[in-house]
Amino acid sequence: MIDDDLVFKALADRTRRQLLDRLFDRDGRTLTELESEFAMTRFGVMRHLRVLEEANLIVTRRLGRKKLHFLNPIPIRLIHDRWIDKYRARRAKALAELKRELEEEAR
Amino acid sequence: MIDDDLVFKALADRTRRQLLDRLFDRDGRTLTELESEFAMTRFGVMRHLRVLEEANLIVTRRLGRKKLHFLNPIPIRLIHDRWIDKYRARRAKALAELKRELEEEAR
DNA sequence: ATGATATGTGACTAAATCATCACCTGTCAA
DNA sequence: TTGACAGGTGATGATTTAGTCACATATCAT
Repeated sequence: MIDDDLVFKALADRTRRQLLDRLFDRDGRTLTELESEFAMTRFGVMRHLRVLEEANLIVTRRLGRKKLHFLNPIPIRLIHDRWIDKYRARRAKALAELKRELEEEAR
Repeated sequence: MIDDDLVFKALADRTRRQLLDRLFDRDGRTLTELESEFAMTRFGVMRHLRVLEEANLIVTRRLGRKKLHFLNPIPIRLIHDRWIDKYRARRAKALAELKRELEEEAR
């Protein structure tokens, strides 16, 4: 079950978005591995991971004393579908790509 | 310019998401029109609209003493692109559709 | 077995956020 | 021109949230 409020509240924090970035880059990381990349205590990172898990943005699997974290793309897709219909999708995609190109050019 | 933090903070509030829903349903509404659909004071709704506008999730156009509000799909598209690559997009889309079908069936 | 490793919990403080209020400015229609 | 309408501002109180801490449990390697 996907709860709107949990998903969006989870995404509202910068640290949690960065955690998703890390997992997008490579899945299956442990808490300790993730924690080492942040200037925050382990407890802070753990709390954030828990919020992400409760929002179903990540799923976990235990492996011995380790806990592996994986990105779940479904809630993100649902956000997209909520406010972008088929017509808009094409236009939004084209504009987003244009935006990226312009920003690359500006460097 | 699109600021991550503004976008996600804007989306974190349920009222603001409902405002986007209204505009997704039909663009070009005025403040007064939107306000009448919420159990909140006009000031509250106005404040939320302002947050959405600052996050670039809506764009506005003045027409006399009226201010028309339009949905901007680009930030939503960028959220999608941030955590869903081409491979995942197909899978996430299929799963999201499956999820919707199952929920319809459950009725 | 035992020390090191990996993850987990409840309580506390500081900071951010929501909703409301009284009051203000600009535009329209007759 | 005048009254009604549409939108706008800054300050305030109540609620929520982020980050930290001391302390706890479970698993591994030797």
